[in-house]
Amino acid sequence: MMKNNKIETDWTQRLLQWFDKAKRSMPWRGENDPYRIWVSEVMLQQTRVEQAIPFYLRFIERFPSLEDLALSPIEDVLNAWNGLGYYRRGKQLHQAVQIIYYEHKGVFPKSFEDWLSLPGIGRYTAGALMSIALDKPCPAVDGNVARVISRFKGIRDDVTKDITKKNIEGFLQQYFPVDRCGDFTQALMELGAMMCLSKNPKCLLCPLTGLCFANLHQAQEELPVKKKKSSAIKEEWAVFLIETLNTVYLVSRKNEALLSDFWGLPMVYIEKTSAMEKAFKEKYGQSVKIVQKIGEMRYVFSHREWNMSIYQAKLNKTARLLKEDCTYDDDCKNIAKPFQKILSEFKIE
DNA sequence: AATACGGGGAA
DNA sequence: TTCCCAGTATT
Repeated sequence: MMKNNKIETDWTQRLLQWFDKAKRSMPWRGENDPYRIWVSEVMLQQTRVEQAIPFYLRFIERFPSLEDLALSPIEDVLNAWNGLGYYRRGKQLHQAVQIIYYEHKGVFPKSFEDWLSLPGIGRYTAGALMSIALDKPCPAVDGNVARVISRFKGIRDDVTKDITKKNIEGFLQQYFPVDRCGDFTQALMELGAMMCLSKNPKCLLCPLTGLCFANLHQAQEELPVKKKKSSAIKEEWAVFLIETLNTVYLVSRKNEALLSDFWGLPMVYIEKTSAMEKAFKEKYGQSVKIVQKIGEMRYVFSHREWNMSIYQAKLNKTARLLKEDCTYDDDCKNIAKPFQKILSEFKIE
């Protein structure tokens, strides 16, 4: 008899045929080295393809192999990551690569669970590496895939919830084409990026048109259901521009959660002048004298907004820079974006 | 189950 | 402005 899943497997064939024809060219497509696929997947976490490409190219040029990355200092890795955001990704990629290199003799994990146990690798990335790098039938549910499948199947559960994503994994698991696992995963994501857009999806051009619940029920705009994120919290900062011998005083953000391990300008919460000078002393162990306010700068993160007042200030004459501090011409030029913006705005090169 | 964690592009 | 992007770790 005709298998009753003819219609159901048909959608995967349509999807793959569309993918063969429409897929975009990307630097990591066609790569065999799991390390390079890995780098691309980590960079692409919460990051658009176009944004990641230049970083990927520079990163691979600088760290062509897993061994190159494992043997490099973390400062170099963060320097290559600077500007891409979510810097924990770079740090944890470096850690995980060192685990593979030093503890597993350079042998990549072979199972989903083994990938998952590495720092910086969650269910999505583990699935992506299993399917794309190792061609195993293992689902990888990112934002694209969640949107595509919630529309295709008419799933009205909140796709930001873990349980919903696991349900989608379970759904996909039964449709993996055994010989094209990596393409199947990539095709789902490509469809989400090219056709099944969040807003104004191109249903008329979609290879799944006619098979898709949302398309049949005109429910594209209602799906997927996701709870909205809380908005950014505003913070008022005083940022200090302290010139010493034509350079600028910088501090390490080693113990900060945000922009951790980068260098930045010293900063304290806005208060009265005397209170800020005191706060500076508490925080940095240096006596400072505020000269004048010289400008303002706004910097917006996804979860936080910095309103920065820029103060020209002078260190106490007898003060010596602590060893972990530095000036702009020292060897610590891995300066975080917001401070680069200030330094460039105020013409300090 | 929430929240922290970056930056950029699109409407 | 708001949303969202080839998410993960922590609380």
